[in-house]
Amino acid sequence: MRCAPNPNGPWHVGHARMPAVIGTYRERYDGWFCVRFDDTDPETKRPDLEAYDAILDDLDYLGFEPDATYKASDRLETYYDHARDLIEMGGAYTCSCSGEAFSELKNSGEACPHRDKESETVLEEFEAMIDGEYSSGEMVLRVKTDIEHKNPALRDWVAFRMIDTPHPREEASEYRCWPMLDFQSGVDDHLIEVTHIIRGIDLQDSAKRQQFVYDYFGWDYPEVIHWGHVQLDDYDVKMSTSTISELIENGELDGWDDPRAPTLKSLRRRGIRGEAIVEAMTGLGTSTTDVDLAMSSVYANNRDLIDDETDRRFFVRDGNQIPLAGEPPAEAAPPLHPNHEDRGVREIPVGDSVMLEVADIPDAEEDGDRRIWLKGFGCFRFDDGVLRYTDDDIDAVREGGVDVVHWVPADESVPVRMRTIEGDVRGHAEPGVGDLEPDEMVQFERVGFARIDRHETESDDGDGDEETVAYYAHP
RNA sequence: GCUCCGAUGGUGUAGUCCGGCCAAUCAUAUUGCCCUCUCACGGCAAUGACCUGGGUUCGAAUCCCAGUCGGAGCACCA
Repeated sequence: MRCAPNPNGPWHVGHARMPAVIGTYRERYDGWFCVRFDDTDPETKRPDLEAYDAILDDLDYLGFEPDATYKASDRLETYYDHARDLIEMGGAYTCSCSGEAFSELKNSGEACPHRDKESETVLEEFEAMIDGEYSSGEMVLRVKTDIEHKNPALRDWVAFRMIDTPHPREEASEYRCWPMLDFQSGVDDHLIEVTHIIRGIDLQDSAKRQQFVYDYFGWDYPEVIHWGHVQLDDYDVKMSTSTISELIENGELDGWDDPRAPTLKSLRRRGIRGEAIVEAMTGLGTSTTDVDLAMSSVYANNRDLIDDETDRRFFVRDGNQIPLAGEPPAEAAPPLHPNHEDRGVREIPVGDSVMLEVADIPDAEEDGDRRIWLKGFGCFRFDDGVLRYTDDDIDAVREGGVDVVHWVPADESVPVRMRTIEGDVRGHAEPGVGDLEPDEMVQFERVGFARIDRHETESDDGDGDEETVAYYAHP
């Protein structure tokens, strides 16, 4: 099987579907798959030189290594050779009709005057195309199909055209005569011995077009499956390479790994494993209808993968500082993981005030007993803006009525900027978070999973304040 | 306009080829309960779907026809 990307940028989440499915099939059926960059349009779909490696990198993130990698722009001579053979068989002709003129003839099922040229003439003109003697739009090579075919989309389609703009790859920059996808891909699929093709419904007619070439050469066409488009919920940004690219260009996104971008680089930075994406993608199947991928299913898969090994921490978003009263212990010691006491505890020095999330502060208007349990620490009653230690034991929680909340010490907490799909959230995390290694995953209790990205020193005011940057993964 | 394709709960999917074992599977989501010093993990339960109308048949999610809705192609893009 093959994955045939157009190297015009790093992959968005939807691109993961192809490698996810064919990679999984490869494992299941002891198959083979390659990546073939179909980079045969140096102009309107101009390849981005960095995208080749970016895509292979994304593939690696998903957990796959292709058995082979090709670039169509390395294989022009092969396509030329096959075109020559086709011409000799009378299966193609050079045509200098304008696009509009041909389109009109085609739609009325009429052949153009170039169709009946001698193959010697065609060959000569095609060699001239290869030599770059025409400029863009002057001459094309058409495959002779059936000019009266009931589906107008299949009538005498273009196989090669002239492009004046040089290909960005130096190795291919001298070529001016470029094959169209249907010719290039059709020939390659046979030569590379692809047995099964999966492609989008936008290419539904490709197999039928290419069948004409296969018939001329006497080849058997691979099995084809067409699938619909994938959409993601949860994102404001449209899943389209060009849209994302524009947003990055004009500064609305920080880059391909901005958490607000629906890209693989972004998911990776948020600490979501490639495997979680692959599972969600294979679960979509291969139906021809358009499908909506719920990000929650990616998250559920990821949670399954990381929950057990991810330690717990406290992180208070937009906290309010509240003084403590009474005689609470000087230190709290909640476990790193509730299901793994052997991993030990986090020792959190408390000080004389804490920060709580606004939503967790007991409402003075209500008639409750206004007690809350600071998780891993103890029970307090909220009164007159002060949390007074009650010395109740945990039975107070078990009996009900006392909520357990997360908190951080006001003095020794670590400022955190957490980047999410919806934008940045600021707050404070417990002291130990400042010492975590970048790339480590944490679960901020009652908030969600996040990946520690880096520890920054704010240089603006020069006071050396540290800020930890985390990327939010999911609940 | 011409030509293709498709339609199962909020989402995805199994079942459709070869009609009965389907008052429809599994996952996710949502809700509730249990567990729990997390709104995590785990356990239990509930909610919720065969596009519509005809036809064939003892019997239709499954076969046929029509309609509706949705998608795609008719590029010198991929």
